[in-house]
Amino acid sequence: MLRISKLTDYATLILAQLAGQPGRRATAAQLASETGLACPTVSKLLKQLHRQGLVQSTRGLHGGYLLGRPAAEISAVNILDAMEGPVALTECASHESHCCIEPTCAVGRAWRRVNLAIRRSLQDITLLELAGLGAGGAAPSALDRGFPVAVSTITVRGRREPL
Amino acid sequence: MLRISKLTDYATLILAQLAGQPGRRATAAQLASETGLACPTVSKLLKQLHRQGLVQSTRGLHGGYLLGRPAAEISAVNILDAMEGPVALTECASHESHCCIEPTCAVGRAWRRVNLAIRRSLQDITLLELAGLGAGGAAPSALDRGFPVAVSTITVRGRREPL
DNA sequence: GTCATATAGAACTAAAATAGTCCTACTTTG
DNA sequence: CAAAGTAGGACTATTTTAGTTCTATATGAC
Repeated sequence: MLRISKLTDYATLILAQLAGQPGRRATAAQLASETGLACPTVSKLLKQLHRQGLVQSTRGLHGGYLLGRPAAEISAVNILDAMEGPVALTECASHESHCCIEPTCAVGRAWRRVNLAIRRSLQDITLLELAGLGAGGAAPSALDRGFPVAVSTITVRGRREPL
Repeated sequence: MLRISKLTDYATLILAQLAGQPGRRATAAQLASETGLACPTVSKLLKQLHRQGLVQSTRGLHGGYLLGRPAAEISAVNILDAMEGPVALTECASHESHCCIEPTCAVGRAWRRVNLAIRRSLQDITLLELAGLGAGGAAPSALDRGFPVAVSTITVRGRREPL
């Protein structure tokens, strides 16, 4: 129902891979083979992650990529933002006439609140957890407190979520 | 960063409109003109909402649509699910070899948890609130407790979210 | 009974976003 | 200076999404 793009999912995979071997400098090709993704794709993603500051890069011979900061300090929001951009304000801002009928804008305001709630959830999830390396000792993230067990439906375009 | 499709947004608009005039039977054409959306589109959406049980319909002369149940009993998840489907399990279920490398699945599990957290947030938001008709008396929904004020970034494809 | 006014449902078309590839330039080290 | 890397942009193909149209069905008024 709410989707994360395939590329964002791939990016998470790559970051998780890097998180698993901290300090090691990996090339795009290595990460591609380790994750099973196509090399050009991995390369493209790493470039973008670099631009967004999530990974460090070294050029030239023996170059490669490194996590930009400890996995514990990278949250799901960071990844989402890096890959999909803060997107943000669209037409509504300029064409007031088109969307600012009373109920419409109320709806808009409400969605915004929904969004904040979601961001909040995502801020609590670190790459460490995403990578399945969660520090057992730390307090379980807010997410672990008993939810109503609804069927999961985030779908990463095409590939994931067995159920 | 997380997107809701335009049609889902439209659907919310339509439902909000219906919520604003409870008991009145509105035709697709009326709702179209009230919301400013194209008539065929509104019609299509209403059909789907009907199939999903969110609106009641009456055919024939003087027919039209009515909210399926009180606005207070329709949540954002209901709307999302109705419009975008529970989507759910994709390739990963069948092609285990492709996505069940260790870290991959860990990532999958984590996303699933994220998703549950999001659903939980959405369950608390009723159509009443989305329509801006929120009962002032009731306890403010979980969403109203002071969030870190991050920039909002749910984008309803193209049209909305001024900021 | 039949005509006007509605919804129901499916098929089709068009547009836009996503995903994926490729090519050229720049950097570093042996 | 050659080999092994990353940087970045342009381009193509695919998939989703959005939107329209057409046919069938139901209801009530005359």
